[in-house]
Amino acid sequence: MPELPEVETIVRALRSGGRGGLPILNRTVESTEVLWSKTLASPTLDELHIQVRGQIVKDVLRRGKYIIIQLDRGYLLIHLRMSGDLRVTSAIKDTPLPHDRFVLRFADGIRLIFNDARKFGRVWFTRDPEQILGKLGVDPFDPSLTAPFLFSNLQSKKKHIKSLLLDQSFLAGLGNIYTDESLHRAGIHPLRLSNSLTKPEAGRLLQAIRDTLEEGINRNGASIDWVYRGGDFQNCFRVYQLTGKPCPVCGTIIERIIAGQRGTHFCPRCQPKGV
DNA sequence: CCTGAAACCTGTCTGC
DNA sequence: TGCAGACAGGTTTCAG
Repeated sequence: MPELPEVETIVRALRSGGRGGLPILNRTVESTEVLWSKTLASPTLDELHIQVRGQIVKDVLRRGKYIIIQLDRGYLLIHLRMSGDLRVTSAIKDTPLPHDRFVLRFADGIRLIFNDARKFGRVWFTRDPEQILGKLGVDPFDPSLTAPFLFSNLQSKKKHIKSLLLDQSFLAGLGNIYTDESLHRAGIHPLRLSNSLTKPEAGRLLQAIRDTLEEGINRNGASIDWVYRGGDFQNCFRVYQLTGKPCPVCGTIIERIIAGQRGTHFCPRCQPKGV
């Protein structure tokens, strides 16, 4: 499901409410429950219990697609992967759902519940988050990511641009939807080699990525299928899952190819293959 | 260093 | 109706 805008939407809801949920800031952890053992990546269940009990939620942050729940002494990290979602339930209205995998129960009875149909999502508790987050590349909104910096990074690699943008160690936060949408907005073919992009193209790409993500965040993410609800960015797609439909810019029929094992949508006219 | 395939999983949709 | 196959917002690991 979730790429940067969906994760950002969830993080904001955990900080200050939204999506029909309650904020979790300043609540005290009482206990944890693991309903699918693989969901807890580390430490062990016993160790987790000992470590987090009594700790207070100090902040909720995002890095790439990771949700960071900052406690007094340590961090809970959550990655939603393909089908994960988080909800906060009050003590009264607390109906368990199919696919609930992990529960953080607070002293006041409120629960943070991790639901994940496909079981790919993971939760970590660690004192040193960099151990897990350190491999991530720069965040798209990081001011240190300038057009010249992106250009030189693109030059240093020789990969299909679509695959490179999906590589979280290169840039942290883009997934399949926002990559396709950003490349269309920038007018760049998904199979162009990264080191073939010109300086102006790198500048356009950076702007397109930021504009696309910002629009996604403003619309609370994209709701597709049964997995994620609440956003409406799906109504603004230009190419994603629009195979056979006309490009909103030029009317050419949108094509679908496979790039880096992922379904990839583009306009052959707005995004020519030739340099 | 790069690509492609497979693995981890379940749910939904399409076509026969 | 039933069933097989394709496909899905992600990441890691391994072979070539």
